[in-house]
Amino acid sequence: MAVQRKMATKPMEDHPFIAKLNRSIKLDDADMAALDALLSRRITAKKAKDLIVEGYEYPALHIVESGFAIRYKLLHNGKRQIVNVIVPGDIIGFPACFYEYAVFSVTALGDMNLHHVSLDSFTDLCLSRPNIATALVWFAAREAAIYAEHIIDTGRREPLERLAHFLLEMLTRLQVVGCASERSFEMPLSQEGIGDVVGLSGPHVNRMLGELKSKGLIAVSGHEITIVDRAALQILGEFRPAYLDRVPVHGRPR
Amino acid sequence: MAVQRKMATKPMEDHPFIAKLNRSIKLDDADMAALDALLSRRITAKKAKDLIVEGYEYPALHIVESGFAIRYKLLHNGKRQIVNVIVPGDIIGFPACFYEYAVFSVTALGDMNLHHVSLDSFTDLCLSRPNIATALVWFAAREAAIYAEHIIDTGRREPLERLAHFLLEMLTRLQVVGCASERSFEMPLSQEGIGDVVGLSGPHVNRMLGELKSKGLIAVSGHEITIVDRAALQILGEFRPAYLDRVPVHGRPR
DNA sequence: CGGCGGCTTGAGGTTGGTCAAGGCATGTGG
DNA sequence: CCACATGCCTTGACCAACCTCAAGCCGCCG
Repeated sequence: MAVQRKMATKPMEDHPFIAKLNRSIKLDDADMAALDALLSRRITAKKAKDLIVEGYEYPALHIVESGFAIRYKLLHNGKRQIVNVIVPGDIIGFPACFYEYAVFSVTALGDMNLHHVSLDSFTDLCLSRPNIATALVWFAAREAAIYAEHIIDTGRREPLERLAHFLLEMLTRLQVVGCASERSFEMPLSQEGIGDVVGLSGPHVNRMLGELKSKGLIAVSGHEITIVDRAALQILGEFRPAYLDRVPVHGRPR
Repeated sequence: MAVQRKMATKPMEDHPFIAKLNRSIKLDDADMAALDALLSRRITAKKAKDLIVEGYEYPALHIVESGFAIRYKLLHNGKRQIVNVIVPGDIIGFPACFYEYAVFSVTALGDMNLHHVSLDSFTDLCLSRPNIATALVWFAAREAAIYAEHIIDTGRREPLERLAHFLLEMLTRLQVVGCASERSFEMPLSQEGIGDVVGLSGPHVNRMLGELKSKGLIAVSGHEITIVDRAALQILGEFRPAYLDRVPVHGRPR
């Protein structure tokens, strides 16, 4: 049995965060070494664990290797709004760590594998590897685009359209990180959770899902959701995958 | 009369974009020189000019020196959702320029002064001035936080709370760039426009504004909005200015 | 002076939230 | 191995909130 380097059971390129970077810029050996150092502290979180709770200070980031989480806020009227579903390759604690206290909470939807990254070492990475910093600017811009689509969902789309858009967004994002097949994926949220994403009540999500099923657009078995008629769903939800799967190619890599 | 350098009528530090950077990192002479070069191409846009229209390609950015604009999307049902109000110091064309075609439209609300920045020169800046690139990652994260609050607004807050939150956000953002006094500011949007931000109809915005007035929380004269009872408004809208005025101070500058 | 955009107000109708009850699956402890 | 509890899905009835449509008004600008 050969002695294995830490984390060497799988090649680093398989890590969803590295894979994401790899898709938008060319990583050289120095980049890889810096990333290897960055990802040295691995931790795990069990289902329903609160990773970030609003109001506290978090001077560190967590990069997701596997598992899902939600970023959300609880309002004084008892309602909850989920701002984002966090998937492998995403960074948790961004922007919480910049502020004196977190403005959103994050909790794990299932068991997770994470990397602990101190803000200092993250900043060091940005300063010493400008191409990675530039890629991170790109990622942040894409994150903003996802958020913007979410604003449109909750603000102006009809309930049925919202669901259609949300389901397609989940499918596409999960496919990018290899957590979904061609037409189906495992929904990590309950129907009430979906409601907290798209701004509807649990029962209404149920009715709308039923309508999508009866129209033959999707099929549901347990938490497995299958997109039966993707074209029709895309039209219904006005979904353009461009903002998700397009890798920024202009400008650089040079 | 001394010979003046281009743009030297006002010191560069007064430029809202530079001022924003200056507040979060220490800019040295090389930084300033790079920024001076970046901001060399000035252009203007008249009221109602479309700066970006959805579906077209935009391989350039525009940095706002003065004036306001909205980033929005038109849906097939005829509704419009405004995703963001763009103020001086903001960057337009982000993330439009990364993709093959823009996913949102941007139009000027009034006359504007802008700087044209090609994507290449922007990328060059990021690669050659890593501290600026790092600050831009921070800005992008703060932008994401603003968007996230907007999701909460449209998704789960009551109409009255939405308005309260939106008005306070506008006041705070405008104060940061010196476009608002202690308690009041000029609203650049019509009531229907406000509705397109917060996801309400024009008439309902009118009714809710009336309610805020009758409760003695705000006062309106023309487009001038005055926050009469800031504390009560903050409670009503659950507004925490932290995500806007806090400058990231952790990590670096070192 | 005339037109237009935006504010204001009202009436009516639909949508979607709330509340409540029942069913089903899963997991747990005796 | 069964009894029970729990969480989630499902469905229905009711009701309020908010949208739509519409009309009148004001102020501004040409």
